[in-house]
Amino acid sequence: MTSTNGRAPRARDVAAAAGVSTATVSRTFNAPDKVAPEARERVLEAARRLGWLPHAAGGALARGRTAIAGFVIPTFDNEVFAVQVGAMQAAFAERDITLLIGCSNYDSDRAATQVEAMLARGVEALAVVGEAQRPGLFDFLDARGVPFVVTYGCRPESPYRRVGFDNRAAYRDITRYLLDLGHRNFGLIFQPEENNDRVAERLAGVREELAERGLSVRPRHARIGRWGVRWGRESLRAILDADGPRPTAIICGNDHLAIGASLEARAMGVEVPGDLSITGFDDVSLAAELDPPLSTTRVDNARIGRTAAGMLLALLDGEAVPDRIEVPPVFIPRGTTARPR
Amino acid sequence: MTSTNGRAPRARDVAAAAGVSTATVSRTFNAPDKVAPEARERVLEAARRLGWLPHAAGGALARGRTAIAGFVIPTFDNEVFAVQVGAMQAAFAERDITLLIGCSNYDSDRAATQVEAMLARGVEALAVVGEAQRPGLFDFLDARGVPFVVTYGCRPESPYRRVGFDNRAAYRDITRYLLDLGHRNFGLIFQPEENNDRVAERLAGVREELAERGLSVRPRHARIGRWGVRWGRESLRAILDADGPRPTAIICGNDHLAIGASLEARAMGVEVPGDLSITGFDDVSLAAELDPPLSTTRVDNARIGRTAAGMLLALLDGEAVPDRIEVPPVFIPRGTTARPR
DNA sequence: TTGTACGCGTTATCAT
DNA sequence: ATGATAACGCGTACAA
Repeated sequence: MTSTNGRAPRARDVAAAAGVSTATVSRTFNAPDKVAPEARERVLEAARRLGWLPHAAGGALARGRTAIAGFVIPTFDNEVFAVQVGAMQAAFAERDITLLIGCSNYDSDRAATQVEAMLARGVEALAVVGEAQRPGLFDFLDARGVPFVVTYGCRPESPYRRVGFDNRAAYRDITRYLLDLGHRNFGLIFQPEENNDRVAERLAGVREELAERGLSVRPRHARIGRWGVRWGRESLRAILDADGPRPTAIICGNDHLAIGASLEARAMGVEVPGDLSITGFDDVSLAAELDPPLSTTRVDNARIGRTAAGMLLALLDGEAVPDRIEVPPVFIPRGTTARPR
Repeated sequence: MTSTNGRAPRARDVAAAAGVSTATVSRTFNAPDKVAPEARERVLEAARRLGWLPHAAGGALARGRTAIAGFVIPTFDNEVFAVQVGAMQAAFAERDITLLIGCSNYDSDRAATQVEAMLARGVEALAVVGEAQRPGLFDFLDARGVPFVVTYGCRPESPYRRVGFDNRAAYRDITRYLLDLGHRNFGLIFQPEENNDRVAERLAGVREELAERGLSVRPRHARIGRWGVRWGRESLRAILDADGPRPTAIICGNDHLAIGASLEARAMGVEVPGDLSITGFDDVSLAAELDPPLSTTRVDNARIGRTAAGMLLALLDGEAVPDRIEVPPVFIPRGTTARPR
């Protein structure tokens, strides 16, 4: 089939097969109108027959462009980032840009290592989840002239270009909603705070909103620790088993925690939302299907991914780009929130 | 800070700053023992100060090695593949190999396009989920001498190197388990079959096992269509609302479908597992936490990802590698399966 | 329209 | 131990 057995064919192989020079081969693909139709045909035919694919490394060097972008996420194993990645990759693919994905496992040193690896690969633009990165990381990118965007977190005061939403405001909204329902006694179930600016912002949002009404969360009712459904279960049990008055509302750091809390409440014979209101965050696909369906906040992560890609593409094109694009989250009251008894 | 304002520094910048040639710069990083300690220090210092990262494209060309591997998955938005990707990336990272991830959206043409893009990027090894790929794709890889592995699906008769498990056998096991409990009347709720060899194999497994006992699934009790919790709900309702005898056991193509079916059963007042047994597949993190906890089959996807990477690394090292590595799934009976009434 | 020749950034060979 | 220099594969001025 191919005459370049066992190794990838080069442009010179195609050129030889088509009886032209490598320049004509290159032009056939990069400036077809500058090639005579017959020659073009021969080249295309030869390229197809040999299965030639122009080696990107050569092209990158010659053009001074790699057509690679990067995205550093905390973990693959979270619907939120998976959706952002998918949308971003699709958006970049339309411009024939390859997206390199790096995973930090919520470790800012690993994130920095990933960024370095990506820079070595010649990424022309970079997206990063959250701004809680190693000090100097963004300066380094600036110094190298690599445009970047922070996704998901979108603090109003952030000095970086960003797309996402204000986590603090989102959690103030949730808290206010519960306050307006009449709740005064709150519990918190959250994922770890380390290397996660979003979580810190969310907690701050709740506490600020409560403080404005002279309220606060009792330490034993604030469970900030692990990720996942099980931590939600364990935490709810610990909160309800604690001495003193029980909270009437539990604000969770994400849907998985809230689902855990909801399941545990049922297991403990605590009625949701009658005895206890619970809120999640993210509107995971399962949230609406549960019984009772979870009150939560929807974030359009596909839009965040697409928008981030769009901003980076615009920056690469030298266009003006706003410092901040908000993708507003929407609180969706469903079956796990109600007035306290 | 850096003296190469706005652009990435080159080896020659470092060489100039350290008062050596680029050869010494290169050696400092690739063969440090061949460089005098003082010179080495000067180079390291200059590199650090300038923030030099060797541009991978140049190195790839010079070395004839890109240190890039690829993994084509159907979708990001599935815990199963997310975990495989994470583990594979971690395994490759230990050898300083960058993993390029491509997403086909269950479209074999897109998968082929992704593979081409990866080959153009110079991937040295490739993993692909499932063997249901465009005809000739694997031959193309063979012709170019790019080693590849099929993950997840692992048919005994498959002609390709693979790591995963036998989907057909796994579903025969599930079916046999239910038959042994006394079930004779089955329903099926499955994700789409197109471009998904695993699903086809799973369905075949159920049907074979039933056929051996002279049983089959009534067409109206076989719902093969969409993905996700909602399809599970809709399908269960349709099955239970159909005329004629109701199934006593529902075999689902994955956990999400089973969770949907389980939720709908409860909503319809059908007792699980008393009136109806339900099985899932994958042992998603939520499965064990539900009420009742889902009977399902656990697959060690992290191991699949690690093993696939290991096989590819071994192949790159020219070592002998088995054609097939089985990562056996484990059926976990929990609360959604019981004897029929 | 086409081919020659150079350069992209790095590594590796070969002198020194 | 070190430096000049020639690849690597491609794109693109420039010349023809």
